[in-house]
Amino acid sequence: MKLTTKGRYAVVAMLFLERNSGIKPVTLSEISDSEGISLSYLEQLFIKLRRKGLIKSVRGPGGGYVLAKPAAEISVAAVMLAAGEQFDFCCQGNTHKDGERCFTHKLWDGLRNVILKYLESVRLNQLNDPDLDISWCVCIDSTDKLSGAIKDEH
Amino acid sequence: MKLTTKGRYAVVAMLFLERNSGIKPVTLSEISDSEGISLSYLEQLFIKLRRKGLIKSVRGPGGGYVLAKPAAEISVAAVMLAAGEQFDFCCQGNTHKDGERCFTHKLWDGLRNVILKYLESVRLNQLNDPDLDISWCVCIDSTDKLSGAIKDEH
DNA sequence: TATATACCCGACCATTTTAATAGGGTATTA
DNA sequence: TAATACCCTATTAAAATGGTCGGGTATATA
Repeated sequence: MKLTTKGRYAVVAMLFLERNSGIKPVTLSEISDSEGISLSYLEQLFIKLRRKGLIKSVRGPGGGYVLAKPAAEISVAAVMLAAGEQFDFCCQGNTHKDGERCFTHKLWDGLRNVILKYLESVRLNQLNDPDLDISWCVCIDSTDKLSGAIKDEH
Repeated sequence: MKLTTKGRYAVVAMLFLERNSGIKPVTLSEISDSEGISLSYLEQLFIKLRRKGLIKSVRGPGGGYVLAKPAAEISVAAVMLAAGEQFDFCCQGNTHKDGERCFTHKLWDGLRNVILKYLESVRLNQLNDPDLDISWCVCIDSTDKLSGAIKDEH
């Protein structure tokens, strides 16, 4: 069970954007230099983030990217899903034998819920605050469903 | 973010072991035939499970494997960790530039906690019960640490 | 004791996935 | 009008995974 760099780079880049949100938009070159992520790779990533409405682009000289909304309104889950990180654990691409029950289906489904709920509860502004403790998990019961935006991705 | 077959096969095989726990031990051939998992691959897997004390082997004709303890005492987390499934999301193999703070470290660490806590809360006997709802997550606060066995794996 | 059954073990290979590159564009503003 | 910066597709190299292969060793029954 591993994270792909897609999701990790997306979070790292978004955090950089927040920390450097000043007068000028942040260019991809700056992020590439600071975080050691390939420029072309960043470009591919930022297209997705922009299309999901998480960032805004400013073209022309002096242009770059800025967050589209306050960091407190952007969850880690939203960033990772926008980047294309997958969270499907059950029966990946495999079909079951005719009508056979999948004993583990509910397990993986529950796992996905738990993960997304946690990532949804953490916002970008929390990560740039070294003193904040985010090692906990919110309570979840079966009636406490995921938010619409995240559920739609499924 | 994906599961490897290691973890999934381990859970599937352990469940099969539980469902077919009768007079005779279960042979790997039976599991291989029923679940469509390569025999050699199962052998490699079961060595690990045995060494972690989750199953017991019976050699000779009529031999096979049985659960080493009641299914209610075996968590999914224990099975997956025994199988070698990894749960490290932070800085995988990458070192940071000198002394630089890792802003996302706590995030991935918290994610790991949440995942393991959930998998630890689900026991094998629950999975073979179709009516049980396991899509919830137990409450976790910072003082509620992981059990020793699982923590040691880290 | 012989032999069938079943577990044990290390090395190896093929496929898939991922991470990253390359290169050619288009829009915008100083 | 030229520099800057974003946009897009196709391709490739490396890593990880999933699985095979062949040769063992232990045990229990006949």
